Amino acid sequence: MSKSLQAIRGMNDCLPEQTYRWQYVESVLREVVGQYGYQEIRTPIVESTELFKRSIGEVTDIVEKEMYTFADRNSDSLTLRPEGTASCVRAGIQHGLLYNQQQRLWYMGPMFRHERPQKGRYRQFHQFGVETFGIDGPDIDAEIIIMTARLWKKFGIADQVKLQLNSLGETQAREDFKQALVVYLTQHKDKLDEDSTRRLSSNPLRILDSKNADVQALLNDAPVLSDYLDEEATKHFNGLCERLSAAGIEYELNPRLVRGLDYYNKTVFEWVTDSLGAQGTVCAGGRYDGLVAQLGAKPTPAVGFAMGIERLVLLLEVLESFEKSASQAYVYVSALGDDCIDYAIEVAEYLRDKLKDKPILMHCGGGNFKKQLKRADKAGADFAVILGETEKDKGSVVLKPLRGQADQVEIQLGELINELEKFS
RNA sequence: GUGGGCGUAGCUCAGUUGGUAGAGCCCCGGAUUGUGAUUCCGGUUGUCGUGGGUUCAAACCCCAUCGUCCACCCCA
Repeated sequence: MSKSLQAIRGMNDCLPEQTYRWQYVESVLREVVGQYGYQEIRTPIVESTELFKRSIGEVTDIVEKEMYTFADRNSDSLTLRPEGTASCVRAGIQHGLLYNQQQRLWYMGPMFRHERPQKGRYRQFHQFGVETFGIDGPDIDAEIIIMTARLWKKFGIADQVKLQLNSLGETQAREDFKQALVVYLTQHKDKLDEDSTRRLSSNPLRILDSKNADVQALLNDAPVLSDYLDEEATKHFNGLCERLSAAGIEYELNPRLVRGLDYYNKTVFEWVTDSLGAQGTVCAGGRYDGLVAQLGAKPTPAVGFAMGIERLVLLLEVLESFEKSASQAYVYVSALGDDCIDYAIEVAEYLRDKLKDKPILMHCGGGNFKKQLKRADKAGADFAVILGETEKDKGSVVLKPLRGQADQVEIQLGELINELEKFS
């Protein structure tokens, strides 16, 4: 095999045996958000680099080292979208969707981040996301979380994912807390590992979700974010917790849950699993009331989430939750000899007219009946329709059941549908 | 960006202390010239990732490089 022609590292082909799983996942996602009255929005995969710098945050890893950024022919700086929220907000502002209105939107599609690939993490990956605008109470936070819970139930993985909740408060609270945290951690600098020491100046909040056990132990006596929340944020968060409890949604308060993107405030949540190795977050989101204003429009409350479709598919595979794939054919039409191919096509088209939702596979490429029936079997067909000169002359077909004990029968073409129905 | 594992047929993988490149699946043909799945017989798989080095001799040892997987990091 030639080594020079292969997919770009971290960007995967989705082959037929995999696409049916994706289609299933996508159809369930569409169905459930539809039940909640959410509408789809589709935005371009490429945006101006500026959009992501201003929304995600200049000093985040995503913007600093993971974006696919390139110069357009007129030397504008463009970027393959690393996430979906920024584009939604941009489109919403651009088309006046957010001005004094409520919106419940969803999107699905590829995102791009130049990371080292590993299980559940790819350079082109796919997210399904929901964004709501113009609703400020905890009701809507609860709604989208309840919606995700319905999804897990629908996928049969409700007991494999756990909800973690936290509130980041408003900017001021977070700044105050950040300062206190830095002061505390600086006092114990000798106990920090290399990564945490680096984050102390770049992104102190992320030290909270360090995987280092010593660092986690140190954090037990560190300042707690919830102590810094103002009254409004606390009330909002309590309201959310009450609504979730009332709805029977289990959650775990995780005061160390933070977000990698700068635009979040107040509510943040993650659905996590321990079945996927290092990439345990299947779905994550939160409130970002400041982003719309940050991108130049009137301040508009917003809350949303995104889930990684690869991770979801992986999780369903781990748990063997997928049904067997549908067979490629219901009826396989085989024809012996060039002279009856026209007749075979006529029969196949007739079947497609009558059986609208069943795949009818027409044998192409010649070969004897042995070979053709072999193909029929391999395609998983329930029936073979066998045609030769004899049948063509009589206007008949031979119907051979491939899955049961029944014998094949020769009948007129007009009786074929009735005959097939006897088996269903 | 850092670390570790793995690269042999289309796929899954064997390959002993360095001594002619193997199996199963798949595919093709036949037993059965108009009948699959089962059975039997026969057949094709190849830059051993790539480039160097050591050696009489390298899939095997050494170096480099690329790819891939997992983990760190990051995050959905």
